[in-house]
Amino acid sequence: MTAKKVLVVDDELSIREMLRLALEISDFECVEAADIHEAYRRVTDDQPDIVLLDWMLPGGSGIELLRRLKKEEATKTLPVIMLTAKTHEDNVIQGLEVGADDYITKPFAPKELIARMKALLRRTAGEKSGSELKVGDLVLEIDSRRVVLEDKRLEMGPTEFNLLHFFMSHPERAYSRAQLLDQVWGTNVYVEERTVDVHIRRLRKALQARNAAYAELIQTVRGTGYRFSPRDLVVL
Amino acid sequence: MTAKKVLVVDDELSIREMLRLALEISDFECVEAADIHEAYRRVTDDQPDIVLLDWMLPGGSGIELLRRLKKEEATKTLPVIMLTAKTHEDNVIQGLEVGADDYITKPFAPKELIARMKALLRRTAGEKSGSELKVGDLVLEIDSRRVVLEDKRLEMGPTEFNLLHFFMSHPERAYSRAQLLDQVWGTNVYVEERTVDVHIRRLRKALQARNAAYAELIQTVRGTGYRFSPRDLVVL
DNA sequence: TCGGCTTGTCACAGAATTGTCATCGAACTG
DNA sequence: CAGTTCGATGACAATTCTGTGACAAGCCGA
Repeated sequence: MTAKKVLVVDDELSIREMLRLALEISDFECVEAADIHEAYRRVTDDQPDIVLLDWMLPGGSGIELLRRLKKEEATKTLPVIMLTAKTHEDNVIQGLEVGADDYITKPFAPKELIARMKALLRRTAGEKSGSELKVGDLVLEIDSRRVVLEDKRLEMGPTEFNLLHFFMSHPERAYSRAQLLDQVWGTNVYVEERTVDVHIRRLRKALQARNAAYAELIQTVRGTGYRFSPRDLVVL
Repeated sequence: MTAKKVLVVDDELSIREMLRLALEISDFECVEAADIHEAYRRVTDDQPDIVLLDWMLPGGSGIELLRRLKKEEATKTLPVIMLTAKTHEDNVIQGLEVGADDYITKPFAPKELIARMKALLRRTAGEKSGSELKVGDLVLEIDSRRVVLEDKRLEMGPTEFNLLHFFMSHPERAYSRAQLLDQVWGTNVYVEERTVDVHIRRLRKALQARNAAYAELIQTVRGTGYRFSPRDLVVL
């Protein structure tokens, strides 16, 4: 496996140096940023595999960056470990609710940090998105956010795209409306569960553009939710 | 969405009670075990969604259980949070390396624990292994909530599915109607016991789709209740 | 600021599921 | 064998769940 790239976001030079040392010993590649804006740029430029994010940063709290990362589609799944000197657990909770994947309070043992990073990377292994998802004649172009069915482009809203994206990454599996809201809309947004139904309908409608049979890709699992099932599709 | 089931493994009664309270407030269903063996049994019987595992346990260290869980295919992806009074970080590291998904040291704030649990469940949502239960030609696809018998899909309602799910996880054992109501319908719902009969009938009917003999998978235990007994099935 | 697109919610109609009953037959008791 | 108890079954009405069209509010680029 190639070395994982770590983005360290902290304004204290001494901490960054300590981390760099620890990370390099453990075979991680290390990229650093001292403030929010630099951090954001590095995320897009360097495409790290994991982010270590300090709570206190010049130019805005680290949690703002976290919120931003978790909001955008491209960075939503990027693992983030928050670092902080504050021990008040409300911070921890807030961080975790916004979407931090782990939380460590300073001072911490470098070995523990490394262990947590490895645990986190192990969990998220094998998830990164290729640039295209294909199921039969249905192609999801992730980067350009386009959907092509039988060589013809399908029109659909952003939410429908995200929904289809999620479904195509997890086929043949039933999801509850709550799970879909979590996965597609993101956590801590309050939306009615029935809203999912409506978007399912919109997605089905979009899929029907070529052939009504394609609507059956999205199946209703009564009492549970919905399922994307290419297996059942009999295309002509 | 149905409540997530949490298995709490700790030998201290006071801790278990504290956790039970905290968990139920946060809408988790709570199952408890005081030692390794009970814990292991509960993992297979109750199929929790997440495990809170104390480090120190009678009958063997919690890490043994962790190792065992992470070794077996069926439980490999079950999220585990280790709890411990020991602060020595080597424990943390050892725990994380064996495969714990998170680690919290006592004393901890219940809110933080809950937040970590939610973060963990969010990460692992929709990823647990494509588990299925097989009994001869009868396959229960748990993730997709489908039932396949002799390669043909069976149609049945949600309750029948849950019932069959429970039966297939606990074969060759007789359950009273009250027990079935508890396990399948969930506690604190008041339903007539006779209702179970009706659903048993519906399930049998569904199983007959291919061959009448399959109805005998569900046996009546007069005076007691019902039993799922693949052992007695003579398929042609 | 003005349209066009998206979104989240509702209300209503149509389906599917569920819990109960009444009845019938089988099994058990003595 | 008659009397009881217990389970199977079909029917049914209430309840729950989904599909769908409509709509107002929000967002964004022009």
